[in-house]
Amino acid sequence: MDENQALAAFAGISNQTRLRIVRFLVVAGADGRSAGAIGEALGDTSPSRLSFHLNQLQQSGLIESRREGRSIIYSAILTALSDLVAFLMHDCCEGIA
Amino acid sequence: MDENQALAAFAGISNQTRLRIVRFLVVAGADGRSAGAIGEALGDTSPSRLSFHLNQLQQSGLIESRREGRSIIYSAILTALSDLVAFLMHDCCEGIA
DNA sequence: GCTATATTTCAAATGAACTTGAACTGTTGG
DNA sequence: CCAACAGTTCAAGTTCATTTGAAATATAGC
Repeated sequence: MDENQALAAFAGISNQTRLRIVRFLVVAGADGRSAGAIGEALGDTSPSRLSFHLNQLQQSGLIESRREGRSIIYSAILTALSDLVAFLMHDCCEGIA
Repeated sequence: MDENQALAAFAGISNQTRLRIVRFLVVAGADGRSAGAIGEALGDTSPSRLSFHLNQLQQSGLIESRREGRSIIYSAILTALSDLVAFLMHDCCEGIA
């Protein structure tokens, strides 16, 4: 993970809605959850707003999607998250933290 | 570390200039470095621009400052960084990553 | 006190991110 | 084929972040 990927990932989870999406998808596991299910879990959000944030997270490399019938299923990319933890520990914090 | 603190910290390091400042200060250690030294290390930055980012990082709880003569010395708050790593691993990623 | 150094603060301008609502695309079942 | 459902896309507006340059503050040494 290089600096740019780390910056994109940090920008991804520096927004409340997006951080909550990521947490929800991590809990959901490999099966993932449909956009609709994510919206329901988060509560107060419109379809287009949700779609915007899902797209942001996908751009930043933290989640991925697949179509399943009428739904689009999103899931967390766990390796990206573990790479981010590793970056924060080694490259950023010199293994001190 | 609660969600808001994590969000502030992620926003702090989601900017290239600020991520580099944090990395530089972590390497610098407990002694810290003056604003001037930080500006020199980063290269292309104006005093006011640097001051803006240093202030952002301070607001987000990742660095602290003290005056020493004419200089202001900044240093990384290592516990904040380790708390952030812990947040990413436990609260966000369920210890999976 | 005066001048130079180190840094911050402020206001204005720019640019990026986010929200909103309407229109659009793809998929299913009748 | 058509209606309903699940999501996305687009354009417009709003809000928030960042840069810029000038002016202000604090300290040190003469």
